[in-house]
Amino acid sequence: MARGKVQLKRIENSVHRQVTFCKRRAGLLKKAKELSVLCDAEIGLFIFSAHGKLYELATKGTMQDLIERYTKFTRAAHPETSPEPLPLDAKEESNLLKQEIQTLQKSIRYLFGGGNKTSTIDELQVLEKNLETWIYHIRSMKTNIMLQEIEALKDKEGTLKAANKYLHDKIVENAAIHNFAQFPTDVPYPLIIQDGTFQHY
Amino acid sequence: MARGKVQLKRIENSVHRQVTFCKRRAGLLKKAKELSVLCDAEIGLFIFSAHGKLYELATKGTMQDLIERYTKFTRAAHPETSPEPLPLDAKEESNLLKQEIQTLQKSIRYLFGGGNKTSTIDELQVLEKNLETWIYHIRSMKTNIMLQEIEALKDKEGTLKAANKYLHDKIVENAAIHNFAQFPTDVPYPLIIQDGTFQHY
DNA sequence: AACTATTTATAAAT
DNA sequence: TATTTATAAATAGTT
Repeated sequence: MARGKVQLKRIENSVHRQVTFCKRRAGLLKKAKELSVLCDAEIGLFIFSAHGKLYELATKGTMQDLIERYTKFTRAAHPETSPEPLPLDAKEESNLLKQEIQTLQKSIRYLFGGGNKTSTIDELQVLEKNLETWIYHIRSMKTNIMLQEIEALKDKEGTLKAANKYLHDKIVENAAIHNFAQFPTDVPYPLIIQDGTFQHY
Repeated sequence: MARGKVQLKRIENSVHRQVTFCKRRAGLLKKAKELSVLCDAEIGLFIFSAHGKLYELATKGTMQDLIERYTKFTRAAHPETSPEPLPLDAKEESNLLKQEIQTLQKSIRYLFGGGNKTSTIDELQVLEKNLETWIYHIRSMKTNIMLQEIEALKDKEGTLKAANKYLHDKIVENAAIHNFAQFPTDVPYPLIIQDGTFQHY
């Protein structure tokens, strides 16, 4: 930010890059801390340098605590993608599962009883997100079914039109042969229904 | 950084706080991305707002990948905590928990409409409506909790103001008796805090 | 949400 | 690597 605009691409000169890394890393950590203090936010930040060195900031508790909160949050937000058989170590896995159970139990309690006083805003946030996800899935399911139904109806329409034409032609033919009064050519109704197997979903 | 130096403490005015949060959050995320591009670093950053909303940035792969890398890194840095002797039945426990989760998920699915493989559009309609109702309840519950919190804070404010006035009066009284210089009458700070029992939900 | 007066961050120089 | 300096960028207060 000084004596030259910054180009948003990797700094090729390795000395410059290293210096900039130090300065900006310090700046970023400072900004993160400021944000957390000023606005009452909790922030987890970790930086791996190009050479694999780790710099980190956790504004509340330990980084592991924050990571847990993060994991809980995101995992709870995707109930349908949760079948994860990732090889976490057993302890970790056990904790995650316990958290999930608690969330699910809370959900059930909500659905049954309309509320219990020990819920935290976080948990409600998670639950709300879950519901939004589920509602989204249900809506797309509904849309799919409707699309299928529309296709089926179009098929049926085609069949009926063909049958109609066939019958109409046949009648005109007969009229000509038997010299009947002319058959009206503008009947707007299907005259037969070929089958009854179509089921309304 | 503008029209006024920043005090490094929580912004009390909630509107200011919210606005500042938005601006600085954006700034922080931008800076993080810049650092990662300019200096070839990998950065994981997540921010929980005071209301539990999550904002995140992972400059390479997913946040989970970065978290894994972080976890590995810190584990490696503390070799004494990593060969933690797990309870031997951890595996077993894990399986039990998984079963429990499946059961709970089934319950939820049942509550949500009895499994949706065979759902008709009508059933989905009902389900969707239910979800909307639930989400509505959850949102108002969230609001209630926040309102309660606000009430509690107002109470506390009242207590503090009363204490403040009492102390102030006492001091003025003393000044009169002992003929001290007049005590300034416009001290804007609470002088005592009665308790610390308020709990954040 | 847009503006602008300032502060803050920082690129380049030393 | 630290300090200085000129300038770019961020942003607090305002509209």
